[in-house]
Amino acid sequence: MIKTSKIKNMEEFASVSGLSRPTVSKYFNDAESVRASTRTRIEQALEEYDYRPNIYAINQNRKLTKNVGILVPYLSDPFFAEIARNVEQRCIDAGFRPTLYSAHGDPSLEVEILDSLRSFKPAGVLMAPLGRSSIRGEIEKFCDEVPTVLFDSNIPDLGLAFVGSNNTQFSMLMAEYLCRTGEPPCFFEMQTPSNPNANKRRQGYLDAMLKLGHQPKVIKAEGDGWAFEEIGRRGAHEVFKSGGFPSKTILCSNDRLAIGVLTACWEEGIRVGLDPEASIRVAGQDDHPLARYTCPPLTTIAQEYEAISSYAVEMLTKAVESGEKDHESKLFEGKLIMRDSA
Amino acid sequence: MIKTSKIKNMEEFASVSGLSRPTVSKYFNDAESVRASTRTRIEQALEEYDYRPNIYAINQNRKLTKNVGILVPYLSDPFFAEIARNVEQRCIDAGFRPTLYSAHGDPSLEVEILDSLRSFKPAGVLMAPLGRSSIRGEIEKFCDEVPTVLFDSNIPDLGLAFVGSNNTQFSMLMAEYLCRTGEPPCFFEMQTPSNPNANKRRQGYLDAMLKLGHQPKVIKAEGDGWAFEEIGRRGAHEVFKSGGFPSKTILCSNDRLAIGVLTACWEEGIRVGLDPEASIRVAGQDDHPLARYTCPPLTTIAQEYEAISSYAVEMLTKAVESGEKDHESKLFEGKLIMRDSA
DNA sequence: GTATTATATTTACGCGCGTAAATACTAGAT
DNA sequence: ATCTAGTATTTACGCGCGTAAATATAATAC
Repeated sequence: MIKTSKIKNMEEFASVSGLSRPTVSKYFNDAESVRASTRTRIEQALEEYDYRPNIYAINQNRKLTKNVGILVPYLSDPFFAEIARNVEQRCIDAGFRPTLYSAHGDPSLEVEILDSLRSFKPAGVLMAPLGRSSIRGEIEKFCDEVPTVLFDSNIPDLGLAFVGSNNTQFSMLMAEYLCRTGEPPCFFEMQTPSNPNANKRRQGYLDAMLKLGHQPKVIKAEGDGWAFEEIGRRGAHEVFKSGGFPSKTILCSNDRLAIGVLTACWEEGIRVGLDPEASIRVAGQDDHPLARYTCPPLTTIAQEYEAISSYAVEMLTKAVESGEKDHESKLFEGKLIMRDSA
Repeated sequence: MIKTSKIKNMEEFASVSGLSRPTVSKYFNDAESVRASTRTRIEQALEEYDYRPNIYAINQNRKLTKNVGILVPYLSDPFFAEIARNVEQRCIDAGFRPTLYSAHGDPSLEVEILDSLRSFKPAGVLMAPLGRSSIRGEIEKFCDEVPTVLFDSNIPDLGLAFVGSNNTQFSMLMAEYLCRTGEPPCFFEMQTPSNPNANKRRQGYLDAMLKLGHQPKVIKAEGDGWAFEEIGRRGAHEVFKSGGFPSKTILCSNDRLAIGVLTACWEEGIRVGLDPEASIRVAGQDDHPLARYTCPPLTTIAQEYEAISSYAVEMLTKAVESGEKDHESKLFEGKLIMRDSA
């Protein structure tokens, strides 16, 4: 006789479980706030009658919802898909109701999402901004209205906190490794990077080269947007056409660019990797989910997905609960992932 | 003087725009339903006072919300990320408010999402079920309660409609191409495919081989879950260890498996592709966003992303508006994408 | 047994909006 | 100016719940 009659509101449910509505309401807001005997009565009734409080009525009346918005710049990028998955899970664990949004690489869409996020009345928002192309003013306004933690890509002094990677360290680490094991690398990046992390990475490369006494060489691929692989591929072809890379070692600004470079190398008939026949080494940064499966598998720097996600959610939870607004910034170091490409 | 004072509800907004609340309410439900002069008055007031109706109050009172749920099995798979992006956009164009969910490959999470989707009171749901591991009973119950269109992966007779690809045709098309241009292929798939499309594809392969008078050979890689690349890679290594593939041509059940096979080939020192030095051809199916960038670029069958998305949303819109419940099924053909791997 | 707490209940109000019915108004046509 | 149809307003109720205050009841202590 499970789920006999349909319960349509809390009033009805309270009466079938032999309690008053306010008591039931207390239970749903915090199951621990009612007596144990009451709790079991409600839970028994729940199994029998299948009732769920109307979230719209709840959210209308609560001063603070349990909603959390998660906004990433480009969900079709497996890197962001992965980190979003992590963040989402942490939010659920923390008792929130996360909703996922992607700006699909479009700054105006990003602003639109922020706007619809406002009417969503979230307790907080976790946002990886588009970066360079983000419309700072709009985001700033949003951060003033809604508790927001930025991750992955920073916008200085915005939001409650920023949690991301130490991108300078990423490139330094990789550059040092590459210098130690072969010809010092040149640096390959997009001409107009879509994201400030790229600048940090270039700087890390420059610093490392300076420190090690090598001449840095930065090569820029034309194009903007989020089709990194294609930009990397085309850019590499351009370079090959005009005399080739200035070094046998190419440190790419990110894995997706590196994937494009690998494709270009294949198309040029150039072997990549560590074995004697190979004439070029290629390295990336991010530990893209597919970096393990490129040919050759891509040497890269791994981001601390889990650490970043959990720290970001922790920051948000703390801020939401305490109401504090002091800006904090946390950077995680990357780990070198040695594979066959470099 | 823009956005002077904060408006907190429709009552206030109505008074500052010199209208009554019901009139303003009509406007927000359908801007065309009020006189042009009234419309412009409201819109002027909107620019000046920045007010947005409370979505929770709206959804509580409307019998039917404008919400649409989009549920995919695994968002970190760029294929699903792409199709989700498409579907999302179509929903917005159709005037809905889509929300994206991923089951992350976990059947119990899928059921949980359906459950939370219920309290979301969506006008409709677009769902790509997990497939094999989906809990049919739960999904069936859900489809009875909420207008649901299935896509990508079918569950017979469930939901308002199914929109997907003709997977049998996919494999037939590819098998025929491969037979025409070289040694007839063997078929490489997962032992326990996570999705019924795999069975259709195997059947298509078998049909094509039979039709062309060749002996079909199916090879199965151990493992389940959603780490297709790793399963493909490991499986291929196993095959190489035990004597190699029965054909120089390998038709993989999907692109992600193929990517793993390419990696294994690289690791074994086996050259893949069309050029004379290569000893093996590899083909995939799906036209994964990164298939163009593998080494060699992967020959595959392209799914009609846009067509599937727009048709699915169209089906849902029609069903929501008309209230009809006749089950319909629509399959799109795939197109051969010739690249260098086969 | 009574006093002391902790928890339930009752009562009552409010949230912001949809919506329906009756009425008042407006614009364009006669 | 008068009529008519299309709009706008007024009025009133309901949605399902949060929440606060006062009161009643149950659990625990003595």
